[in-house]
Amino acid sequence: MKKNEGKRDAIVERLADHLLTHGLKEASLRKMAVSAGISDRMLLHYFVDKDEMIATALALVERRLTALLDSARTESMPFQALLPFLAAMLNDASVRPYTRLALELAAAAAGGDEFFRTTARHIFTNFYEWIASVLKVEEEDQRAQLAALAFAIIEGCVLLDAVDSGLIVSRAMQGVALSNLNYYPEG
Amino acid sequence: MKKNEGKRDAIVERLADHLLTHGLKEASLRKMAVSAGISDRMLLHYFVDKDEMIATALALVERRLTALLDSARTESMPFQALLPFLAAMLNDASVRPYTRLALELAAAAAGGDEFFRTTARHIFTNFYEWIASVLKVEEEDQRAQLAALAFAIIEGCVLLDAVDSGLIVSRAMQGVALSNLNYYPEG
DNA sequence: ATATAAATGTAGCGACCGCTACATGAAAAG
DNA sequence: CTTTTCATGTAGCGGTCGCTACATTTATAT
Repeated sequence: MKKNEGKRDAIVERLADHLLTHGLKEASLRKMAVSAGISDRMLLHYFVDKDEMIATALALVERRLTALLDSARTESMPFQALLPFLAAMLNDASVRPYTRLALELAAAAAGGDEFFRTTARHIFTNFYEWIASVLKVEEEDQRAQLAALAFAIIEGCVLLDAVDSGLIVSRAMQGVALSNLNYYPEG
Repeated sequence: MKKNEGKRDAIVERLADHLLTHGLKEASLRKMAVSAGISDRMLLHYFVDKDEMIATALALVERRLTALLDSARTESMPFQALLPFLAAMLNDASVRPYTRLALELAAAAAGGDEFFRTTARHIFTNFYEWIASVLKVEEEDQRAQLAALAFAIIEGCVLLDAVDSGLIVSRAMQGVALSNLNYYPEG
């Protein structure tokens, strides 16, 4: 009975791949079925409906991102070093699919979709907490604020990147250098 | 001949309204036609196809935003005062539809849509230049960088707002206050 | 007044969408 | 071996989509 179990997991992996490479806009049952190597009919055998299917695949995407961030953990860095580091990270080919998908989720959230809003918030919160854990601060009670600032700047750069405004991004990085935020003159 | 002229303009106004209140996702010919008070058949009488229709409506949205920013121009402000001002501005009910639509455009751009990318870039560039014109700097050669930084932070806050992460937004604003960026102790 | 051109209505095509009814083959349970 | 449950295929329904063919009314030009 139920040779399902393992098979369903394999399908979910493929669905997550599809979402990361093609985005939500291309996530019809028929297209997802092709990526999963089965028929759309079978997709609805493994999932009660499309909503549950997407939710399951997005949950895996979240887990993958968490793992990716864990593997990217480095020595802590002061604010001014962390920002260029993050900017480079978001341009990495292995990370971009996640930022692209998160952007799509956020846009859907702005349009009122509650499920996507919750999912996007999970992803953003994960990333924020990762930043907070990697940020080197002079005074511990500044950690939350400086991490939030770094996060906002980087997410702003994601938006600018999406519309090909690289010039503004590099100017913003120069702007960061003008600040005194966690600047360690001695290293 | 051609009693069109004025009528088409009125239709474009209604289409822009529709885009701003319902977003691109709800912009089917039939729905737009209802908002315009005509039939979908007539929409394709006034526009060659849906793409041109959306392009025309978005061009008006751009012009409206420019006018909105012009009317919101104030005395110049230093960096630390400008950021809370911008954050409040983006929460204004008259501005939010534009940020919401720009977010949707940016997400489509990240997915590869070249037309939406161009449109979103126009909108973002307009806003960036407005910020640069309102920012009060100590040294003129810092204007571009600080305006870019302010813009990135604010756009990041737009994303966070979309997913209901108001806590992180307020922390980011506190982070700004920790910096020395254009801080005028004497006023 | 008549001919021409523009404005508008009605109806529907073909594509994709999420989803389901029905049948058949395979496997597990008794 | 039989019965029951699961796995999978085929086909299609009802919906929305962008778009168009065809006809009709209305306005303009001559």
